[in-house]
Amino acid sequence: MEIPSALGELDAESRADERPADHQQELRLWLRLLTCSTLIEGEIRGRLRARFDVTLPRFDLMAQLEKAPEGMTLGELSRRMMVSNGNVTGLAERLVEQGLLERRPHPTDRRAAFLRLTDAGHAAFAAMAAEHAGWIAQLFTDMDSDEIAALMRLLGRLKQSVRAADGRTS
Amino acid sequence: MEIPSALGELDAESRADERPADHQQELRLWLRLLTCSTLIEGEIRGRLRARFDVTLPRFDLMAQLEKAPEGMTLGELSRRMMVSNGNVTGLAERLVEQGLLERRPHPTDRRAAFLRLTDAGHAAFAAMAAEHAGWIAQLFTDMDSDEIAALMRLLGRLKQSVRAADGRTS
DNA sequence: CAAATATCTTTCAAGCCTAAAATATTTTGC
DNA sequence: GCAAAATATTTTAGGCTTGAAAGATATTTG
Repeated sequence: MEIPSALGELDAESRADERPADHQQELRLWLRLLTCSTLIEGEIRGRLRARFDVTLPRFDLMAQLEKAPEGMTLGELSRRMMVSNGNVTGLAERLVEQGLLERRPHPTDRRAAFLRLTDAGHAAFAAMAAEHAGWIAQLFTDMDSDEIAALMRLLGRLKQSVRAADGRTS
Repeated sequence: MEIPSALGELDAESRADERPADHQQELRLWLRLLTCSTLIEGEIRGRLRARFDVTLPRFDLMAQLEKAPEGMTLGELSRRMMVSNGNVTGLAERLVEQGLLERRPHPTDRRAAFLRLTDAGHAAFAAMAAEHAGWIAQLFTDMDSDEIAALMRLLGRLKQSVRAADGRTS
C-alpha cells in the first residue's frame, strides 16, 4: 500500500492528466498479441500456398460461404470478413474465374448479388479445411485444454472491450 | 474415465488417425485471436491516417528504429518486423523520400546499409507514439490489470507453442 | 409521388506484401 | 587463395487492401 505523502503534493489521480500516463502494460500486450497472430497467419498462409496453391484471403472467403449454404451477399461477406467492400469484389471475381464460386442476382434487390460455393468449391474447401484444422491444432500443441479455455475467455473480454471503446470513440 | 469396450474395437488412440480429430476448440480460439488483432489493427490504422496521415507499416518501422539509436540494417529490420526483405526495401524508400529516414552505408560490410531516423523522424515519431499509446490503452479500458497480466502470460505460452511447432514442421 | 437519403456494389489510385530470382559481397573450407 | 556456400539487398510479378468517389437501385419522408 502506498501512502500519499504530505501537504501540497498531488496524488496519483491528479497527476494522471499532467504526466504521460503509463500504458506500458497495454502496449506490450498489444505487441505480443500481434506477434502471435502474425506468426500463426504466416504459417497458415505458407502451408495453404505450398499444399493447395491458394491464398489465405480466398480460403477465408470460402470458409464464410461454407457456413451459408443458401449464399450470401457481397456486403454481408465484407462485414463478416471485416474487410472493405472493394476487397470482396476482387476476391470473389478471382474465385468465380477459378470456378469455385457462383454469382447470381439477388431475387428481390437488383443492387445486390448472392455468392455461393459451386460443387467444385465445396469439394476444394472440404479438403483444405480438414488439413487446416490439423495445422492449427499443431500450432497450439503445447497449450493444454485449460489454457485454451482461459485464453478464449480473456480474448472474449478483450473483444468486448475493443468494441465498447470503438463505440465511445472520440 | 472411459472404459474401452469389447473385443475388436479400437481404442481412442488408434482411432485418432482414422477419424477427423476434434480441433474445434483450437480453431475457435484462432478465430477469436484473429478477430481481436484485426479489430485493434483497423482501429489504430484509421487513427494514424486521420490524425497523422501515416500508414501503420511506416509507424511500425519507425518504432523499431526508435529503439536503435545507432541504426539498424534492412535485414535486421525485416526480421524484427516479421515481414519480407523486399517489403522493407520499399517502406524504407518511401520514408527516406519523406525525409523521416536516413540511409547510410554499413561501415564494414558493403552489401549492407544502415537505416536511422532523422531528427524530423524522431520528432514525428515521438508525437505519434504518445497518442498511439493512449489509443491502445483506451481499447483495453475494460480489462483490469490482472486480466491483462493473465493474457500476457497465456499469449507468451502460445507464442512459445507456435515457435516450437514451427521448428518441428513436417 | 418526388426529393432526399440510404444501401449495394464497383472502380480507382495508392500502397502493402510475399515468394522467387537476380545481384553483390562476404565467409568458409579446402 | 579460390571455389563454394552463405548473407544482404533489390527487383519483379502477382495478389491483397484500403479509402474515397461514383453508379445503380431502394427506402424514407415531406
